[in-house]
Amino acid sequence: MSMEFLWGARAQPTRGPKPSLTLLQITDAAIAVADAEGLAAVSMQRVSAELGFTKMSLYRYLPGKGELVALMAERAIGTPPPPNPGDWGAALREWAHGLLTAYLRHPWALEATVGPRPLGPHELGWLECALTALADTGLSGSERLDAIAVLAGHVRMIAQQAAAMRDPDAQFSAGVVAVLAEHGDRFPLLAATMAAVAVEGGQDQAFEFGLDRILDGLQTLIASRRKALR
Amino acid sequence: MSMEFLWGARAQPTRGPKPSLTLLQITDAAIAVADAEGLAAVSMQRVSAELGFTKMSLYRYLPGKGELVALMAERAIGTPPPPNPGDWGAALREWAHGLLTAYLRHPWALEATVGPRPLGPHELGWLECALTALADTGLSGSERLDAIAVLAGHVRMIAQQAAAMRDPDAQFSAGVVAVLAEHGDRFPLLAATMAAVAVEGGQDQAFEFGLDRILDGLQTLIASRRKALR
DNA sequence: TGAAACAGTGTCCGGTGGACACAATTAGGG
DNA sequence: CCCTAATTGTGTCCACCGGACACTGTTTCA
Repeated sequence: MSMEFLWGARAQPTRGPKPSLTLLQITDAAIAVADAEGLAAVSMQRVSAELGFTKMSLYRYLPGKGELVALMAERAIGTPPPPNPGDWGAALREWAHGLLTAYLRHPWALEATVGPRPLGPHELGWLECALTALADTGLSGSERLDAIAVLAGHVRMIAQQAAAMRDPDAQFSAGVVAVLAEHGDRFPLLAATMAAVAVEGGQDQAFEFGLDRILDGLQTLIASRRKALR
Repeated sequence: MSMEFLWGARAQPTRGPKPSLTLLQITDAAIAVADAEGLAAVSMQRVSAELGFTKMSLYRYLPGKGELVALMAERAIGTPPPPNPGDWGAALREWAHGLLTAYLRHPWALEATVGPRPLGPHELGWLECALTALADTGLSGSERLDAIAVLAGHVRMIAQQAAAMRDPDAQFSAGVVAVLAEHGDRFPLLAATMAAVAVEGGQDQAFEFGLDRILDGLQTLIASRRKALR
């Protein structure tokens, strides 16, 4: 998975037959497969068949599958929302919402962006966008990066949870409830909490809840920093 | 990946040859491989070879690879720290530290616990432990679960970051710096921030930073709830 | 009009998870 | 006491995966 591939301008050659495909076509076909059947269904075979070619032809456009997945992720994550000058809290809110929307639209993007990997332009664009929001907060450089990391981590966690809910089998709550029916005595608080949640209803506020807590915590820090400066 | 497998008491049969292996032996062998070479190196072939058997023999003990990974994850995550009555903040701090320690000790446990999956006893034990800490906070059931989710998400994000740093190739900062040297003009704030961080030094506070922010945010909410009750 | 560069195909390889039939082993019941 | 039934471990087979490589055809520049 070379870094140059995501960033380098691939100068098209002049000699030889015209390529029948485009990186964009290939990436879109792969994304279509992933949207419909998940990232596991994306194989060189499958993607090339979707385009009417053999799998080895794809290697004329891509060094390997890793680069394909990286391109898919870049395209899925898209471009960040326009900067919202002034209110850093509202800007980060919008940022987190946008990121979550992208992850919800392409749930496989979560799997495609785990672990050490070369970062693409879009991904750095999101980073830059969040840094713009934090520009006038008085935080240090590493604090800003850490704050963004916390937010991004929350967004990813929520997106994972949402994907788990969408999955027909292995329903989280159903599975836990079934287990608690048998071994509830080993987890009394959990059993009580699940029962309480079932009565309360409206438990889809997880994203906003965490977002509020994190932004509140940041607000506390930023306020104290500003007071110290004065 | 059946739920019963992680929870059910597998009654041993009486007739037939004595089994040469144990689920525990198999799991430990797989964990040893994963610790040394990552989760990708864990295959039925590899694990069985490590034990001196053929791969198909493992299927006498496990329905499939999914169950093996689930057992590995359960064993890697271990048991939660003892409850710390009184101070919910300190208890959650300890909880998060313990979880992070487990993830740092077995980095592959991150990959092994993504996506919808049956939750094992240990995993529910950690949940129960965190709920114990939140028992007297006046939060609602879903709020407690959401708070735990935010914390767990932060721990996982930090562990992922640490694993990415450990990885010799695809060094995050090095790769970003290299890209910024070329395209820094497209990401001015990011370039400036990276430069500032390099001067500041000591950027390993990401975990504590996020933990502080989240706990601060929770503190704000809990205080307001208590004031409202009074 | 070559010759060089490039596109797409076919074949092969080692690896994966897993189904299935089989021989070997063991314990319980007649 | 022995035989039958249950269970273990093995060997073979399959489909699929990512990828290396040689090859044929096509296109364009010198």
